Amino acid sequence: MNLRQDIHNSDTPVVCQACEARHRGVCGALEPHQLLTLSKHSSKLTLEPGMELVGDSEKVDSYSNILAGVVKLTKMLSDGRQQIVGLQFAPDFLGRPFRSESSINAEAATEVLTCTFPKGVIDRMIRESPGLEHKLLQQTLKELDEARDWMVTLGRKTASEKVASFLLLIARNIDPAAADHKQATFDLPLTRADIADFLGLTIETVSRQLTKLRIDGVIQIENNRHVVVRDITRLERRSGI
Amino acid sequence: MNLRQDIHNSDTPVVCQACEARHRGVCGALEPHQLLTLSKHSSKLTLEPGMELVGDSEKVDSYSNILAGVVKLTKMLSDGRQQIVGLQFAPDFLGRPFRSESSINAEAATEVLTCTFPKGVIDRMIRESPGLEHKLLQQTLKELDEARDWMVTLGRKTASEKVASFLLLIARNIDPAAADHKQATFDLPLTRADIADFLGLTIETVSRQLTKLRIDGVIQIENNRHVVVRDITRLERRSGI
DNA sequence: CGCGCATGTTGATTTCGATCAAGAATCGGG
DNA sequence: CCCGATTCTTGATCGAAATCAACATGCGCG
Repeated sequence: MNLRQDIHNSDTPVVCQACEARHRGVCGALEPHQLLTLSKHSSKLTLEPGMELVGDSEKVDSYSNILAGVVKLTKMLSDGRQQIVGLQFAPDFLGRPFRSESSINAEAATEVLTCTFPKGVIDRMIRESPGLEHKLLQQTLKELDEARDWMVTLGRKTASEKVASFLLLIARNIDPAAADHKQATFDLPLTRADIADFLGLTIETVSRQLTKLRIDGVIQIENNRHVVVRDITRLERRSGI
Repeated sequence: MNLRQDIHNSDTPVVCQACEARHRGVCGALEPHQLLTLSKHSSKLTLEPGMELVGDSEKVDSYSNILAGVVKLTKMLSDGRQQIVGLQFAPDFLGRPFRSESSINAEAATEVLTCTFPKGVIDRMIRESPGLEHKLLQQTLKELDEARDWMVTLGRKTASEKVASFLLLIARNIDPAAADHKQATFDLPLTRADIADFLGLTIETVSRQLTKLRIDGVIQIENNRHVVVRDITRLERRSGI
């Protein structure tokens, strides 16, 4: 007897069977026949760092699941000052339902792999399946929580606390084992310029604070991008909680 | 013949008939019989400035519609530094679905009037009516957009641009006619200390920037709280768009 | 009405992070 | 492997906002 209904049942389209978005992403809310419809209209894309997924105030006609890599969401002032207002990791859903234009720019920070679908197909499924809308609400609430946490960092933390907070954020997303163990190892998905735009600082200040953390023995840095955190609690103590 | 189905039909509970939340708020998604159930469990509350609606990490067992006044959402670091991460105006919905604890503090900034219901009743209705979940998703997306706009202000604007941006935000929410006309008049719903916590500044800096705007003739201030903006476009030009 | 406390303003000084300015390390491509 | 371009680091100086301090104003209340 088959007590355990396997989530990878035979009705599931082949392209979806091994996909992370089916487990933790929005596709988990879809019926096999909906997945089939969707998979017929979906395409997997690979994007190099710097490539745009959603242009500022462009007409948005597609949604994506992020399958790998890191996407940065940015906003710009008219004189060119820029702020990163969110980072998205696999298996996040990327796109703004119910509105055809976006005031936000989405750009690959690393190499990014996406599963992309036309807006119309998803919008129709949202109307048909409350479960999908529920998943979207949950993801949106999660993003809102993250945005508000980050507002505290932007508004009230010092430069050194900001950099420590950023490293923790990345560690927890890229090396989830970090939460349990005392140490974490990862490649920074952002350049110093991106980190500065995320933290509301300049490149120089980011660099100086990273150097300080290195000299104080809190982190090790190899080849600019590779970071080892020996003792996460030390980093946490510097993040201003 | 009655072509126009009056939204204020006779099935609507008396307490809801004149309520703003039925038009622009979440209650607009409910059927008359649901409104009736809800109204039986709801109570109207008046809160004085400074009173808490949701305590940080307290168990949240109710939701509210804000019927009048301004509510501030705050977060604090362990050493007492505080950041306001959102302002809510009528007819916003206040509460965090799907989670019993909140890491946020909600406090009346002005005198506030709410319509408050037990969490369980709403949670059940969310499961029953996709329309309600849809409204919640829309409000959450709106709050996310606002949070991200504010992140740019916190991270990349100067003190003087921050204060101008704040005045515009208030003008647009308290005196919506402001959008059309060139001028706006309103009472500031926040103290200088609150404004500072919203902008990531100190009280003194907020005060100085307000004085500067006053001396430059962009605004007039009476009794500390009452503000007149003669020419909104001048304020916009100082807000760093 | 005026007393006392909250709240807000203004001034002097300090400090943190920005800006300006060289260099150093790293990476990709022939 | 070396060259040039990018990206990153480090140092010197500057400036905006914080801090420290004193005073002013408005407001509730006896």
